[in-house]
Amino acid sequence: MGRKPCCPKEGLNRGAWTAMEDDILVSYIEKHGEGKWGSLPKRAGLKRCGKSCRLRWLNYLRPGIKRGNISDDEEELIIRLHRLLGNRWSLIAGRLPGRTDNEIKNYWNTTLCKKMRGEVSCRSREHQASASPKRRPFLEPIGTTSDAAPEATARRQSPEPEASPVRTKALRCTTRLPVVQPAGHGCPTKTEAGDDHIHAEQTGVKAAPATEVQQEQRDYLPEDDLSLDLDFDMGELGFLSPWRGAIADGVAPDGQFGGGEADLEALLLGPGGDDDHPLLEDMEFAWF
DNA sequence: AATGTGCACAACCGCAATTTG
DNA sequence: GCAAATTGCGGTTGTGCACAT
Repeated sequence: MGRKPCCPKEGLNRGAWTAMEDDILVSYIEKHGEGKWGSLPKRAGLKRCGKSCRLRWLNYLRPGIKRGNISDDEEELIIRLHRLLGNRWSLIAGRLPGRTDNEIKNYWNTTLCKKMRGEVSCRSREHQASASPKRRPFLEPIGTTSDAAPEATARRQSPEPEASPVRTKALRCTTRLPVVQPAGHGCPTKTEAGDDHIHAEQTGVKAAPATEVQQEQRDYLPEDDLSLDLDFDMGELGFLSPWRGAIADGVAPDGQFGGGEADLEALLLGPGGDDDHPLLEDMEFAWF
């Protein structure tokens, strides 16, 4: 009974990777490319689980990984994206070139969590509720509660109404959005001036294909371009039927959609997220 | 100097989604 | 259409380091 382990545990190395293991993995991937993680350890001669190899490569060895020194701009973007997306670390990481979901998750849990809670340590808070003096429970992501069973906290489907990041699965949508920063905030984007509209690509739905120019913009973004390049599932955002076709065309039904962050937040948060947002007035939402 | 405590981060685990045969 | 395999993700844990006592 029970779940089959992804790989046999016996005879496998665990814990920290050695430099030699790293070398083996890197040289193997450089030679044969990524993928086939299940059989990679055997073919490469590593005594590691395939998942472990994949994780090591993606989070540490992959070229272009930035480590440490998260800039103010990046930090701000993480905070804003987390507000919008919740603990969708891979999505957030996708907007931060060179950063991994694991790093952002760790950074959030250790550093930003404190800031967001007014310098009260997440772990201290957890300690109050935990029998273990050392191990903290986890931070409560926006839209989750801490009193539920652990298995229930994973992939929670009904977030709290307040600032709830929406999650489900449905249509896939790749959308580029310029981040329109309030005055005084960092993170300028090359598209913000005169290009304050949404570029949308959708697959799986009737959608206007990206123009060549738009595709070119996607392909040649500089490394430090921190503009939002949303790549999310429409239904995951609790997408709203009145908007579907309009988003594909890059405009709201009334032609007002600006692609600005406020509009994006209104879109993401939906009813109750920003009741005062003009785009939400008289809008009838349908969840699917 | 020894010990305790908190923090940061790498790594692991289990589940769900996706792909493949 | 189905089952198995693979991949991806988010939550959780283990461990080493820094600092305080």
